[in-house]
Amino acid sequence: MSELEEQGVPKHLTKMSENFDRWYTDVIRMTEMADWSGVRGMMVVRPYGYAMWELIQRAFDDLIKESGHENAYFPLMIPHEYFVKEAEHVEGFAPEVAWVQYAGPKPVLTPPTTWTDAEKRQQEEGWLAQPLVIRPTSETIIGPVMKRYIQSHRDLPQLLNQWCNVLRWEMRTRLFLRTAEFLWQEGHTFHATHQEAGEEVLQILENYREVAEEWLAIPVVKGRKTEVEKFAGAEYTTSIEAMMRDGLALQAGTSHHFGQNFSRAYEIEFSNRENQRELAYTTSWGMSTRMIGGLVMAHGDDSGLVMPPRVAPVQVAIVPIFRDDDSRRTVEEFLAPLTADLKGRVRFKVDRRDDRPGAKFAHWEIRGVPLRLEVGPRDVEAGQVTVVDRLSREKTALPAAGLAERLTAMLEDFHGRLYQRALDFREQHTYRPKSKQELIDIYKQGNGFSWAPFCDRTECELEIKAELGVTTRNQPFKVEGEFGDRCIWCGDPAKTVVIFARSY
RNA sequence: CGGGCGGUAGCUUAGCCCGGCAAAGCGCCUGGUUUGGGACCAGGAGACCGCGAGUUCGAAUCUCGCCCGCCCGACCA
Repeated sequence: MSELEEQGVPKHLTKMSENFDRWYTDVIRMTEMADWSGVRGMMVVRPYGYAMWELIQRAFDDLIKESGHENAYFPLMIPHEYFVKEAEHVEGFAPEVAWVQYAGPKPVLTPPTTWTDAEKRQQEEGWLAQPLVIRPTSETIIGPVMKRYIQSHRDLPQLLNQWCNVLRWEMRTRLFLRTAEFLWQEGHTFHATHQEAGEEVLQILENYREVAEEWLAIPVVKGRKTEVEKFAGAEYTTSIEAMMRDGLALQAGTSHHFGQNFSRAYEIEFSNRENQRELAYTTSWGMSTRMIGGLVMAHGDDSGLVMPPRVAPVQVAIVPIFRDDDSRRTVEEFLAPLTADLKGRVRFKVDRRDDRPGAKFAHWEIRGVPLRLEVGPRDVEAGQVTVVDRLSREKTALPAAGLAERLTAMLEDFHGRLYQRALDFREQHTYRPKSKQELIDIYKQGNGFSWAPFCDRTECELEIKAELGVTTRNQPFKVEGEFGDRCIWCGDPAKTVVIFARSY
């Protein structure tokens, strides 16, 4: 028996070390987080996965409410006329938008084969004179609407957010990471000055960092995107970037400064203090269910998920162990006051399913539940419970008295160790190549982050992408140590330091 | 969107070349024995063979079209 098998590696889960992509898909489906739906590129988020999303939502929602943001809701469909107004934005999103061009009045019972003929279209009832776009993001509907509500500098700032779904017609899809439809939040804010909008962008980015690091235990790098990687229509884009356990980067949240680009296109004007008409300064920012994919890939191991406690739907799984009705009753009686005490303090589940303990252990292990409590006759006799840690796999006995406090502390500690492990992993896979050849060698052999000086020229960046399959992730705000003053690729004077990596 | 591969019971697949009773393991249900790391025995249910056309006396099997998924390349939260 190998070491891994002794530790209870799931029977049908592909090992992470053997095939990371396969492992990822296996884990998500075996843990019942999500599944494909039969609709191309669109997934079903199952209760265990959705519970994670709800916890992430709550964490972020609380943060932005604290700074005065309010939730609202805007339509799923955007009139074509609105959508096309900001040229750069349209160009960026056009390839992946879906259109609605037909609606009623006749029920569609058979595929409309004749509609391929453009001339016939116009004659048939139901073809929309003004086609609708299904939102890939909502700038182009929120702009024209907000224009009506913004007249004076007294109407600013407007700090809006909406939780919704969006649609992007993706060709290569993967559960949570890239699906045609996904859930996210999109914030849209309107300001009287360029500087205030800039502060907003950074504040939200800091909120994203907090969600990633303090809730999901995923260390991230905050920074600014290059011209090539920025959001279509933005003046600049900032992001948080995380490293997955295969060394690839994942963009986990973005925050954009639009300057006056969108307010110019949508005529969002206000009268300033000097009673002059001025265009508003706007921002937008988003974080999606992709975060859940990041959580899986940042912390998982050969045995499945490892859940960060603060967003774990189940933090403690309790497995009662008994031989017969008598010992069952004894264990339940022992458990009753304990679970009463735990209620409201930790998210726990007593697994009373009619199954063997070993099967239950495996069940909760692959789901990444941080702590597992085994409570059997031996424990009852000793007035204790046995707790097993998902990360270290250590088994320890805890006295029944003061259990809630003890578990709460262990969950906090678990979060810290998980974060540290992810951070250590990132450090071990972060490089500082000194030459073009070194950079090439890194990605010939493997993956990871490479910090390097860069000229910030589009041609140069595209060349690197074409030759190495590596893109710039961002230009970190905090750069430690010395870097050369020449671009690592072309040798021209460097303008910035960037992180290069392959990415999801 | 191009190149390659696949879709047969809830899941994983065999059968397909060479057309002729749809099969196995896991899972599920019932009963029994078990229960501190994925149990065992016995019985049972479960399939429009991805969808649609065609060839044929006969199609899971051959042909064409479509849909869905996976892998590899061009675009992306």
